[in-house]
Amino acid sequence: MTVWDRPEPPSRPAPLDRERIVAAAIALADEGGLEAVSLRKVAARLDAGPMRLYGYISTKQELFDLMVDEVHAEILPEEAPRDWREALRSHAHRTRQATLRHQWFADLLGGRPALGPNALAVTEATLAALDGLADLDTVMRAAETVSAYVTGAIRREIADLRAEHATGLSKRDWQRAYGPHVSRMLATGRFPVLAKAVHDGTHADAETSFATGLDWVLDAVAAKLSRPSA
Amino acid sequence: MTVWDRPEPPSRPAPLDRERIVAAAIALADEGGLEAVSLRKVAARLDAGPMRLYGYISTKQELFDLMVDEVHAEILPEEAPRDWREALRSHAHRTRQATLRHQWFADLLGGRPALGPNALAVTEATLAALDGLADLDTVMRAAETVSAYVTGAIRREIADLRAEHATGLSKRDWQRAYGPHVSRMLATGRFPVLAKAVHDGTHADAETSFATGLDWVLDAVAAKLSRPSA
DNA sequence: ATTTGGGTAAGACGATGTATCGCAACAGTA
DNA sequence: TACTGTTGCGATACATCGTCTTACCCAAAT
Repeated sequence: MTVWDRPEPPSRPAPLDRERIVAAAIALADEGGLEAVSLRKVAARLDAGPMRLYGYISTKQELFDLMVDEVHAEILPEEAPRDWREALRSHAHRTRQATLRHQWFADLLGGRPALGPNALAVTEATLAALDGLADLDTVMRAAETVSAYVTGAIRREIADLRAEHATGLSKRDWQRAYGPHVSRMLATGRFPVLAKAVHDGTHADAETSFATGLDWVLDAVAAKLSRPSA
Repeated sequence: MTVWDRPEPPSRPAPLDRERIVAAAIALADEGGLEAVSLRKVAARLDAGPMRLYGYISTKQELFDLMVDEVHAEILPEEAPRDWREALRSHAHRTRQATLRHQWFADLLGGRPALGPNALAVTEATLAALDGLADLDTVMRAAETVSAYVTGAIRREIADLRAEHATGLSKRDWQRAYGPHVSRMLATGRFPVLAKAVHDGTHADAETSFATGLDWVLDAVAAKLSRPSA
């Protein structure tokens, strides 16, 4: 094999930065879930050795933090909302949409304080929408209450979605497909109300359920905002 | 070392059942968090080889499911509540208390559908408290909305609590202790409302915040229950 | 031309979840 | 009592992981 056959060695290893690392990690997570993200695989996708990443992050957890903040960039509103309610509602829906695109995000959601620049910007936008409408404590409570609902609702939706998907893409026959287990438990008669609910319930689509619950919570917030001292 | 010094070998390996396995796993998790739970360590605590566990569970995830259901046993109400509101409220507080005792529970909360017997019993109790107060759809929405709030609020509380604890048991000087990072970000002036909130906010204790947000959500539910068709 | 230093790759280490394999002790039968 | 079949357990093995340590290579500085 002559020199001519051999390619020149790359003058420099491909340049690297956090942006590219995070992008690679997110791509892996989108394809195979959080557990598909290993430092080795992220590095491999960038034609680098695993240890190279430690120049940019010092722990895998930090990589997750960066991924979370990157998703917050997608959540960030692009235009000023008409009013506080519209601001909170659209923030909630953007969070949900982003999570549906990056389902692994649900595993991290609420797991640790989000202090990255994009996450702070999202919080800022929310607080700004509420600023001046009530005393500070009420505003904070409002933001946190809505945020808690959003976190919990999205987590459940993703959990259910995965459960459905795990039974082999069964469309809507949750009760029967989700294992004989639930059916058997319900048949014991120990959970009469639950059984009735599963049997008679109209299984509204996830988006509607989310939006309805959100509206309820927003109603509650509205009630408190109108009388600030309550 | 004579024969007399050596104990007789156990005639039979110590008996095992899921209850003991789950108890050992929970003990490990209580001490060192979820990541301290490995099948090897659980087995070691029961004087067994790791593979022995596979007779009782077929995957680590199943062990987590059992642990989750065991916590639901602690959440299960012991006495009939006075009214639906008291039922939901005390359920929420019991969930919070159980999570404070088993902080790893926050990591699993809402992560996958809880279908164990105790979890189903908890759901049944909740639905029973609401049964008949509105049409089924409204009742379901009420239960799910409150549950979502509880999940999200508890997750955030635990996340904050860990962050505090990680800075070296700092009492209340979150802003300064939680790294110069936040202070620096706030000092940029890009987050004026947030900065004001952090600076001026009265940091109410976690239980009060939880209870207040919960009351708001319960108010919203009450409003919908009174006019079932809304 | 020589040295120095930062950053990278290679290898190693201990730990993990789980599959496979072989044995040892019991139950039942002759 | 001797034998055999079965069941369940332990030991071992394997691939993978996050991270540490070590040694090198290449470029800039002297």
